[in-house]
Amino acid sequence: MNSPPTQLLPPISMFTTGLASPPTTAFDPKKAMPILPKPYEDHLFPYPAELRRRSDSAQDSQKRVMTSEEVLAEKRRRNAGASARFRDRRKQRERELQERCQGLEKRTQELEDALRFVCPDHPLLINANLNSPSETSSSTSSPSTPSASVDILGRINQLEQFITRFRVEKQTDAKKLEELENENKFLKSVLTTLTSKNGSQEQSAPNSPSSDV
DNA sequence: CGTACTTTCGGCAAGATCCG
DNA sequence: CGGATCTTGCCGAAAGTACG
Repeated sequence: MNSPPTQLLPPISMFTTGLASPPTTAFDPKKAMPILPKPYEDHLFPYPAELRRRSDSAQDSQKRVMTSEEVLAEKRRRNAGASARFRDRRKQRERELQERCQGLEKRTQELEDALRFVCPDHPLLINANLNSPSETSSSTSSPSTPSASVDILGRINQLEQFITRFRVEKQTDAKKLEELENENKFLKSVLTTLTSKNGSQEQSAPNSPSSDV
């Protein structure tokens, strides 16, 4: 493009770490940035409106003596700073998204493991196995591989878990059975009482209504 | 080592957005 | 509404890399 030569522009050191001039062979911006923080680095990230307006008023005195070329250069310099801030924010967003993505992948793996433990044949796990290269490789490997022994150990754990679960369910069912037997016993005794009562009442009054519970 | 290609960085310009 | 800043695309320069 028709970019003016950089040497004609005012230095932009107030916005950057000295990258206005082309980097030398020894200069590494990535390493230099933490050492020489940019003036806008405390923003993180929105540029405060107070600072915007403050810079306006701070410049009013200068504007009167600045030539149009200087005003233009100043504008370019500010825009360069804004661009740098924008790129920083974009990089930060990208980093955060990457970290979040990694965290979510880790969490997904944990949940899949948990689900596999409880319900090995869940359809979601089939899809997960298809999507996960490590899972497919372990499932297609021969039984003699280390991953196969890991699978067997996992299956043993699953079976033990089922045994424990069924034991608990068995205890619960036994308890319920006992409660039902008690209730049945009680109802039988009530019925017996009523029956004997009715029997004695029928002898005295055969047409009286009976409670058929 | 020279060359072609890619990547990274930063400035510029134009339009969008914000705010007093 | 006007000015300051943000966002975005484009571009050039420098560094990095692959290859003959």
